[in-house]
Amino acid sequence: MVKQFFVTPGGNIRNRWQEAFPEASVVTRLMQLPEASKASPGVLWLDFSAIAQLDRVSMLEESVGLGWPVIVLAATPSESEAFQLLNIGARGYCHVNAHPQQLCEVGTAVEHGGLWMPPNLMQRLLALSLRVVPQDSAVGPDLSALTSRELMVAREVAKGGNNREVASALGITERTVKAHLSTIFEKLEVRDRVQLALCTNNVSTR
Amino acid sequence: MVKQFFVTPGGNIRNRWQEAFPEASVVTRLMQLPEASKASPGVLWLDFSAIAQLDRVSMLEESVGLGWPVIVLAATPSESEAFQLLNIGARGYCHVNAHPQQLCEVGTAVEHGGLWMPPNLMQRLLALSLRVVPQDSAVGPDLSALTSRELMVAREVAKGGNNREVASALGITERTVKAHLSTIFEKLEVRDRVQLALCTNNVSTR
DNA sequence: GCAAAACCTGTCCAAAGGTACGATGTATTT
DNA sequence: AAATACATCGTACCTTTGGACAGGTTTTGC
Repeated sequence: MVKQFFVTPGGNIRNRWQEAFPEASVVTRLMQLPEASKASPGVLWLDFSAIAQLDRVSMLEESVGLGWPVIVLAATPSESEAFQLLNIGARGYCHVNAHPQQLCEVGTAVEHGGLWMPPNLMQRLLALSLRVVPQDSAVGPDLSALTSRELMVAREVAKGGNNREVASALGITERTVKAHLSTIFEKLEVRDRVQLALCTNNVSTR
Repeated sequence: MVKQFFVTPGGNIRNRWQEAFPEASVVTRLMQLPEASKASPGVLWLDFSAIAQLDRVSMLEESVGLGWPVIVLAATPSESEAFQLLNIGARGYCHVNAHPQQLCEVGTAVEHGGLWMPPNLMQRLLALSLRVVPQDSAVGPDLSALTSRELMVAREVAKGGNNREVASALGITERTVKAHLSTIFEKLEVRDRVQLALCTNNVSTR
């Protein structure tokens, strides 16, 4: 059976942990992990809310070095911290006060080789991956077909501006913005400003 | 108990699947999924090796729409395909001929809310996250605030669809689409569909 | 120089988008 | 039983958008 180890310097056992994993062990230092169990599979939970800011990264690195999957319990989860820690080797990241039910989910997912983090962070991580990896091979729009002024209009629209704002930004009237847009739509073969915003964005971030 | 559904147009059941999940169901189309079981939890496995290239993305999108976690079985796994599909909503990605033991791991990790992909891809994904997010903040939109239906509408809009198309795609009226959109705008604090499309797609351009 | 393209603007109009009242029904929670 | 969240749809009203038609000026290239 897979054993759960909670590492928390203060030694404070949270009720939620015991509720989620009645069989779990709690230690205050990594050293205290029983040598005997190092051979069998296990999962390490690091209580970051009880670990000094400065020690966190090194402790995580040390934990990962043991060979077990590591889950970080954060007091105030943040995107940047999550990505940093997962990159170091953590395989789970959730709130230290998560419900026992959720802790079980996280533990199960991670001990089977999965990666677990809050849904919004998961969403974000995957969105980021797309920006770095070349998009689908479908040819992007040929922005070179646009004139310099049309390009400016397209850029403003790609930032989410409406006609009035684009006009103001470029010092022209709304009517002229419309004229440019009509040309742009035709050249790029898109239907409206939404599709323009989408296709120009995919290209610029490639 | 969580039920496993394998979707493979050819109807060819792989031995490995049955070995991993003796209780699994195999269907050739999404439509064939028993209505009765749609209420209980389940996991969808998409056999991409048996799905035409052109249908893959749309079928994945449709599968994700059902609300169950989706795992893609790829004939020739690639990094770019993995990231693209996971971004669309898949929660697992592995080789169609993976060992039954591994299939179990993947299934378990995913059904408990985890993300599973081959270790080398996992490593790469996490490495990328750091490269892209050197500076924190720039917090993306909190998509978790949206209901499932609102998410579907947002996704359609993010693909460039107008109200009529979104309504058709979701089988509701334009009026309802507008209702959902009004809520979405308020929740995500955006003004119109253009900004919605932008903020859900590329989270941190600009 | 002259034609072509690019740039700018006007009015009018139909379609699409978005909001403000509203309403109903279902499921879940308290 | 009441309250709450969610999803759905209706009418009315206003705004935004995009195109049609009709012009102007400036810049560019042969």
